[in-house]
Amino acid sequence: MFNIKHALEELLSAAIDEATGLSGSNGNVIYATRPEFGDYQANGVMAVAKRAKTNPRELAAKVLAAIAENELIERAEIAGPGFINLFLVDDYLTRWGEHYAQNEQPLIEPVATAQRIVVDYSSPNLAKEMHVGHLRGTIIGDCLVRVLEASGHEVIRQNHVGDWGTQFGMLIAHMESLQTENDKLSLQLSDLETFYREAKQRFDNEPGFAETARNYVVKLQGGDEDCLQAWRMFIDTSLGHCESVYELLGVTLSRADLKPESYYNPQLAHIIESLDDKGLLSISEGAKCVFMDEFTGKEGAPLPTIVQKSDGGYLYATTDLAAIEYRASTLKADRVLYVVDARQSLHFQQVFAIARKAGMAAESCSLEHIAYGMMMGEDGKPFKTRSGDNVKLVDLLEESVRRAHAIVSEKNPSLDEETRAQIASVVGISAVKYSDLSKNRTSDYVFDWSTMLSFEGNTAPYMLYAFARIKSILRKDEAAELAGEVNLRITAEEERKLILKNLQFQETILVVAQDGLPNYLCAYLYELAGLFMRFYEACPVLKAEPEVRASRLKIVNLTAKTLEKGLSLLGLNTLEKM
RNA sequence: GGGGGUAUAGCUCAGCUGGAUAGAGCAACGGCCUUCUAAGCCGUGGGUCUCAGGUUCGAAUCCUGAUACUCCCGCCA
Repeated sequence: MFNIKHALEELLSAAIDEATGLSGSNGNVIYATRPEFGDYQANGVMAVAKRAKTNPRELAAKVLAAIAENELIERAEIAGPGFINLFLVDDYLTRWGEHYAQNEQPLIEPVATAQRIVVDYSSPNLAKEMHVGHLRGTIIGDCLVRVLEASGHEVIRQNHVGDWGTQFGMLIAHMESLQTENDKLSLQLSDLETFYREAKQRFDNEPGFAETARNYVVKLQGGDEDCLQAWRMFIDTSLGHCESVYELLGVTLSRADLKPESYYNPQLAHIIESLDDKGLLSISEGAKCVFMDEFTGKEGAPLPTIVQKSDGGYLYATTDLAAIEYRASTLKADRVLYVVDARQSLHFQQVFAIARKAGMAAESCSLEHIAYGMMMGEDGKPFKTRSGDNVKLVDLLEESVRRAHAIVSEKNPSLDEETRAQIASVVGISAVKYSDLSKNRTSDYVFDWSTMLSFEGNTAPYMLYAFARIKSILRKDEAAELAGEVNLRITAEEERKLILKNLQFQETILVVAQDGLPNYLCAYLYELAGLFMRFYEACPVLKAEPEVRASRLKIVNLTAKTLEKGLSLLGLNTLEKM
């Protein structure tokens, strides 16, 4: 696999081994922190010199001697206490740039050993509509799924929707009482948020209603056909809401990826038995629990994971255990990624630990919680609107498209309405997705309309704009046939930087696939687009003399490929014009 | 009470696992459209990386402690 960073790291690590007689040294190659320090820099010498008790600069000199013969380093300099600054050979860059600029050459090569990876993401609760808090999990998961697939892995999507549990009794009871007027019911269900609020209000305030609701839960779980029918209708309507959001967002989830909580219901009794068989189960205060030494609660007391309530009901942890067993044993996954918010990290630690102890997931199956932070309000407290509600995801997306439409109409009034609407749709949706994806998922973030709906600076529209400029050049190129005969060459620093950045695409993808951090990909694409913008200002393409023009067209073409691929991995569409 | 997370420019955030002078965007100010799309480019100003110690050639990053905010901790999901 083409990976400059790894190639340099291997080269430098081997050179350090050779210079010191040690083995397994780490060259510690990173991107150069400043342009005058080269393209990459190796920082490993200082640490090794310390271990070997030699002078770092002297060791660096020996390392340089050891890498004298190679095809990718033009020159290397020792700097400061023992840094090695690495300057790449121009010809190496142009040769590989040329290689990847070919239309039929894929930018990402498959990994050596493909894995089967289950990704659990989005997983909304069907009792309510999706709100802005669901954006992260849905979009991060969808990005990871795309990146993993592009890297050659076999990905199995799992949308573990919440369709089971006490709140559905309440919702069915509310439905039943409205059932007499069918038209009214479908109208009511068109706004699930209100429907839920009404049901909840009745549940809290009408004793008779709460009673009915609880009865429905029992009947539902007992398989009562009338109840099931009402439940199915509700779930179907609610799924319709989700799907329209997925459609708007361009998320790859389909009904085939659904594996709802209710799917695991028949397995739950068996999960309890199985825990019992392994001797992991104990009864505490009437509830069936698993206690593990590594988890302690208040005042060092053992912390239980409750798997069956004293009334016999099963819990979230029970369902998740069944899901782990299914994913690890039935699906035979090498990795299972849970893209779920960070509040549940203790829950997952417990459930993963139990699954291991009970043999529900083999050691070879990696269980990973891809946690993401909470959405906060502008005051730094957990986010709610003034009325205490959640902002519906559909509303955010529609608002974004509206604003994008106003801007397109202002900036480009000559375009026809259909084109403007199409541009607004792509710009509006991608802006929202990017503003979320570009933040490090592990920290909390502040929900704010203006940054969420911004179209300038480090935003998706910036990259879409760079892409549209590229396409504009390529459209006007009337001598494309010349491009094949002329070699890629570097005539300006802007060209060199842009080519090198293009060649770093695959290293970036690798990191994203490993760590599940889409913001690395965002940062990369922003830098790529920025370098293109500078190239665009400094290096005329179409007006350049024929050979330079042909060479620059290749660079433009390569950048178009990388941008389009990168944006598609983020789950963003591109535009020919904007 | 215990445990997790966070704290970086006026605001929103990066900082690729310990590297050299801590970076972007927004906001502010100043320049650049008869030249491939100005949703752009160039420039200026803006920092005690919460605080106090420690580890070492070198710390925003690792360790200890403190403060603030936040999340989780037995029958919700």
